[in-house]
Amino acid sequence: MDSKRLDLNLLVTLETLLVEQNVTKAATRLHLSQPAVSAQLNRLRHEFDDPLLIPAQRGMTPTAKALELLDPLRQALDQVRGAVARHRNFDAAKAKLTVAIACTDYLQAAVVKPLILKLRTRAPGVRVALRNLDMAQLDAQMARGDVDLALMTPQAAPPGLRTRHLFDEHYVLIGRRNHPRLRDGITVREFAQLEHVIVSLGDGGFVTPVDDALAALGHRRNVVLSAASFLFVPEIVSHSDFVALVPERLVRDRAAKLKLMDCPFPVEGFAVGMVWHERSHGHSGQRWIREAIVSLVDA
DNA sequence: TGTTACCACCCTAAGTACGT
DNA sequence: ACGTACTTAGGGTGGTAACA
Repeated sequence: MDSKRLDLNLLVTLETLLVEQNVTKAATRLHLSQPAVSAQLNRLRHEFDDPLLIPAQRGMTPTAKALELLDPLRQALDQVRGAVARHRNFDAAKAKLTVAIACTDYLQAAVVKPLILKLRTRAPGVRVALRNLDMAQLDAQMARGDVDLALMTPQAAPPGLRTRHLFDEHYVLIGRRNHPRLRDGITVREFAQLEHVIVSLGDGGFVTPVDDALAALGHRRNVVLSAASFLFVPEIVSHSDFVALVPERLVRDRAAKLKLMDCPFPVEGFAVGMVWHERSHGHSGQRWIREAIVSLVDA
């Protein structure tokens, strides 16, 4: 390979091809036609003296040499992107930027909602694309650039991603405003006798760590609804005699419509943080967004 | 089970735009 | 004028679904 002749743009194409493993999709991502990317792939094959990607049943399969290239190539390109982005000042008032954020609906309400309101006044050209948090796909989504930032428990982040702690969350017990059995000083027994709503995002199960804590105290609660959405819980609770343990920031601004109480026994909370990929670490706009989120949760 | 139609994907060929 | 890299057009291959 002659580095004096090598078109470095080809390396961006190679990185995209190796991530997508599909010439058509890579072409779409690169804003080129499929034949143009096919031609670039041929030049890359010539430069590296290797097929790099072999046609498969669906898309292309990378050769061993191509797989060997992916990590160092990605690191090198991320360094270049970071170096360029660091020297480009981010003017929030004028910048055009779309940031893709993945999180649960609880964090959409607790973090993204105030972020959006802040952006409208401070950075009107910045748009947010919300994505569902898919832990199995997160690493690949971030590598592809489909997700820029995830809001989640930092301990659950895939290895290799950057994390920053935002806040520690705790649970509160909620019921409708005039719930006849909710009063300060509720006992564990009374708690267990209520009809509970829980959130189970994955399997729709009816057991959470709270049930283990209750069992240790010799009690068992009656879970009548396993919800797939946090936001649905205050809604159903305010129209029934059901109760629920929910993250405090989910209902902080609904105190007028709900009865909020401390849980009658200790329930472990959880940490919330930001997770992002090395590729967006040095990007001045992405950094501005991350700092904006930090200042929001600290406020 | 074999045939057919359709779709996804990649390739080559030919024409075009642009810089030197 | 020439070289490079793009686009559109069109063809080949292989998988899948519908149907007799």
